[in-house]
Amino acid sequence: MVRTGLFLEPIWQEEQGLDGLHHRDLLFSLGNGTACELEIGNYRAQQDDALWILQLLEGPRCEADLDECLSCDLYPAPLLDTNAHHQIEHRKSGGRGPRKRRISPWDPMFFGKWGNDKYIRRKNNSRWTAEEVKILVAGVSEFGVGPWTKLKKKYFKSSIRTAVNLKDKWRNLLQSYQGHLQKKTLLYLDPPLVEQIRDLAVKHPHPKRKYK
DNA sequence: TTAGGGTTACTC
DNA sequence: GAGTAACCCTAA
Repeated sequence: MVRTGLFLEPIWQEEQGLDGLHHRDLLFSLGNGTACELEIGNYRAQQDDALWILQLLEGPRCEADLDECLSCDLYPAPLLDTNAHHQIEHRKSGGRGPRKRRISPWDPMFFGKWGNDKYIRRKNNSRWTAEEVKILVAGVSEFGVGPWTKLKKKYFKSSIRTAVNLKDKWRNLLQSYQGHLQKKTLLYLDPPLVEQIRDLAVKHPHPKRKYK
């Protein structure tokens, strides 16, 4: 993830819109002769992106080298490549490697040299370890299936795993281990742990379909 | 915030 | 191509 020559320089701009209301726009220069505009407000899905940029700009570095930001801990979540340990030799077959996601036009990357590429790497791409599964199982034992946010706060507080990740992983575990038919799984789990998953699957059956 | 369908990258 | 696993998307 190496990109050079991109600098973010914040320029706040107050403007009166056609609706008579004042809008606060944020422009930032990319240092390569181009400028991007980021309107604050009237966005939803891209809020994380906007917050990231704002945090960047209002942090200690008003003019920040993007490369440096991407490679340091200034804001680790959305852009760092956390896939490194995914490529270790112990990796088994199946599963996924680096994955891509649609790039948001709000994302500064959109204006970079990947501008023509609609995709960039996804956030985590990190495979679950047996140890993580063990912790997840412990969490489900305590909280049951559903309160993933509580589980996240208690057991995965400093982890990259989100509540949704936990939910998805549990669903995958059930798909792999529910019932007595042993499917081919790519992550080896100790038999007692597998038994525990099966017990919990019985104790906390997966909720019924929400729709359809 | 959560459930569940969908998508995608990967291995066999 | 099938199966797996991680992540995305969105209704509720």
